[in-house]
Amino acid sequence: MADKYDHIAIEKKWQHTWDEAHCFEAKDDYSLPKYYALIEFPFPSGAGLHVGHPRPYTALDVIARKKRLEGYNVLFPIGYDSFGLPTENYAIKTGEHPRLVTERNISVYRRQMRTLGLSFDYSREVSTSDPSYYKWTQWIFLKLYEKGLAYKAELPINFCTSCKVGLANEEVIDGTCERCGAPVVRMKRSQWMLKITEYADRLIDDLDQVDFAERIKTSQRNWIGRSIGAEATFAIDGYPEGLKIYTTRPDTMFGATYMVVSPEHPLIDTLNDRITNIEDVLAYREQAAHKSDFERSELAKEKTGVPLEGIYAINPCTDKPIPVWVSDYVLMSYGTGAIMAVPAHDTRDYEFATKFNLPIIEVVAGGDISKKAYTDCETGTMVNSGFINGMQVEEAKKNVTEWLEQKGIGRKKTNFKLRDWLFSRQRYWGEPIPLVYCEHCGWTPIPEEELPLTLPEMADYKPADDGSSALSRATEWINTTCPKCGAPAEREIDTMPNWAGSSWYYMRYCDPHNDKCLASREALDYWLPVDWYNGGMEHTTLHLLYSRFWHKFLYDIGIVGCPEPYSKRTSHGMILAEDGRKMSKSFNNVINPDSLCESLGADTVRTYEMFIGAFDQTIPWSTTGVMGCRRFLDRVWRLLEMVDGEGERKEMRRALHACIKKVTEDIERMKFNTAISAMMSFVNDIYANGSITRDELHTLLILLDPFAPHIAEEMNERLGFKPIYESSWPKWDDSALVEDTVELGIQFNGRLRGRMRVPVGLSDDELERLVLENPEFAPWHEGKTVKKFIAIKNIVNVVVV
RNA sequence: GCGAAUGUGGUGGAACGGCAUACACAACGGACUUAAAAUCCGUCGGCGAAAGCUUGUGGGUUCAAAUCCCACCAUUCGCACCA
Repeated sequence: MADKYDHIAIEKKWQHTWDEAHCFEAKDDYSLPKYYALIEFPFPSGAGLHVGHPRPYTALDVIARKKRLEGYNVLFPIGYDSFGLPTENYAIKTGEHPRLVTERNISVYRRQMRTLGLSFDYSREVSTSDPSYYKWTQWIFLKLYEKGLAYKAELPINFCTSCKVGLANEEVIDGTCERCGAPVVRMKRSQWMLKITEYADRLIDDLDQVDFAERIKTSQRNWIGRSIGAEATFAIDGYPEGLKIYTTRPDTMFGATYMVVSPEHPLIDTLNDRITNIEDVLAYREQAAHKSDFERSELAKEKTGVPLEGIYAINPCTDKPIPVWVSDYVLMSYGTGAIMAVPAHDTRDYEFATKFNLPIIEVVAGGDISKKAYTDCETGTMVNSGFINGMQVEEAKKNVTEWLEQKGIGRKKTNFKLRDWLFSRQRYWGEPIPLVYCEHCGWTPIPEEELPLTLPEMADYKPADDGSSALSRATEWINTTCPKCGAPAEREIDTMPNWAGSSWYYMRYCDPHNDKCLASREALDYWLPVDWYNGGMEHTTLHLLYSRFWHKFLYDIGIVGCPEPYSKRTSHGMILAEDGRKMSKSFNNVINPDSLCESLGADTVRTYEMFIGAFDQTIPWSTTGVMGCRRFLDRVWRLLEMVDGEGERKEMRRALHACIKKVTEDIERMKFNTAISAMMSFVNDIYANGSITRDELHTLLILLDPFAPHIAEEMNERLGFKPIYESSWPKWDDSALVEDTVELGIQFNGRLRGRMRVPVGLSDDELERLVLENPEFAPWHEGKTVKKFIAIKNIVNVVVV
């Protein structure tokens, strides 16, 4: 008679046993087949884990545990993305050193993850704020700088009025700060930038080599936003270089009836004495400058603009003068900051032309331009277009582009929406940028031997009022000498963004204690690329893109041997609170895994997180649903009382092997919910049967182990087997799945009319005879002719007329 | 506006183009119990008198559609004047 299922004692016991046995540590034996499973390492916030975190963690834990049992040398590491604003803000409030806050938070996370029984290799933990780690983050930055991929630019940045920090475009949501929600304003500042745009083509093209979920590929492609078109220069009197524009539709150039420059365009300054209404123009520019990008697009419904009176451009196709306007619907930051407007075939140009009474000329036939712009013109015939009249759009594009090239006023051009990566943060709690500024030598890297450049100790972490970081007050730290000429020099006081440390952490896991290089080439060659990387959809255009960029750079300079870091990338759905809203402190609906592990057990939490629904779907939490999973594990536990005999019994063999197959295949397909339901069904079968043999139960327990490892190990031990972590994943026997009879659904004209059990392996003719001779089905075919007889899988369809 | 995803019982969800609703939750009934909990065993989508109809709506392809195609509606997420 088994005792009660005491999850607390059992879970504690096995977590301790696994620790002692070091059974989840990856081996440095590079001759073994390897498997690298990776989850996004957490930012150790003060709030600890909530039940959303364990979903992806458990999912890859399931993968990792199964792969180990299949004989792979598995690397399933964990670490902490431990630099970051919330910690710094907490430090500002309390005066406690961010390092101490971070250490405390990490120990909470570590305890919570151990409580969940996650089989991480804790011996390889990394933490991005650890100097022995960020030494190499700084080293990579120096390499980027050396290769000309890091540069300083004076440019308007998004500045959060509350966090007092510059933000990347990606971190601005609807004109507010992604983190705190405060308004973001534009501010000019000298900033470090990384030339991710140099890698734009490869970041798109190499998506073809990797197994990422299609939605992830699509949003990366859209984010990079490659478009192929042409540049062309329109002549303007008094402006010798001409007005250069970018267009994706060179074929429509005959329909360009006016031009628009963005308010910041330098043409306005150059031609200021020729523009007769220059005051109006400057007033418009002033007005536009006060709008944020957000306001500009918010007010998109109503187009505004001012003509540059006295200025005309010559349309090179028609040789006719066309007016030039200034409007903020044209952005300085994309293309050339100027456009040719083709109102007949562009909605924005059409609106503008209609409002200001500018001519509209149709150049692609097929629409009705008196009502609205005809934009559905990717194909069609050119009209009103001189030498390309009658051509199809594709041909016309090619012809006009070539014509521009011949005349020396244009060329084919690819543009991207992707901007360079704003890499400076005016913050204390980040990696110092290892450069000094010298009056004579300019920006100079510090020697590699001096890495890591550590953060100075401070008493107060508050940023200065001008927006620079607390480091601006660390005068002793700032003042140094130039590594090149020895003259007095100053350190950079900006730090790196959070995305820096997380861009390469998967490499460090391969060789985390190496103090000679970021990781040895052998370790990287063996472990990379990551076989399966799972993370949030919200990181698709930030972290995932940044880390692919850094990886490609490190590939180019010979640090890693593969061009892509991750072979497979999936994304999990969010877990919502029971009320269907996001879990949030402010809604007071956060569910903490600690209390659930206490009351129901980690195995129950894990099983429920995997059973809750399709892994990539957003799903609300259900308290009664969790209870159902506990009930399932209770039922499993009581199987101990039903053990009778050894071996596999014939009558259970089919159900057992079907279960092995289903669980094995479903885990691989990320169908964790149906893997669990298969085990539930099998347990139901056993209850109906009344007993289970010791060996059958052993097999079931191994299948259960990835999901509920503690209870599985405990029961397995009680049955007298060696630990599961030393066992192998079971294989199913296809022959066990074969039945000698099969029940068919019998349809007439596609409608189900009944069922019939027949021996397997009948020919269609024999089957047809059996069906038609069966009196049960006579009413459906009597007096009719059988036109067609189809028997596929478990269905027979008889077509009668 | 553009892009992506989703739409199946009271609920979460199953279903390589092949018997729609597996598995669970909730509900209900029974056994056990002095009683309750727990447990075990059962019942359980809707409409229709019935034949039947029914996977957001309407079309299409097919012997056969939740599944593929087209249009539409709804919800969610992302981007948003990208020329």
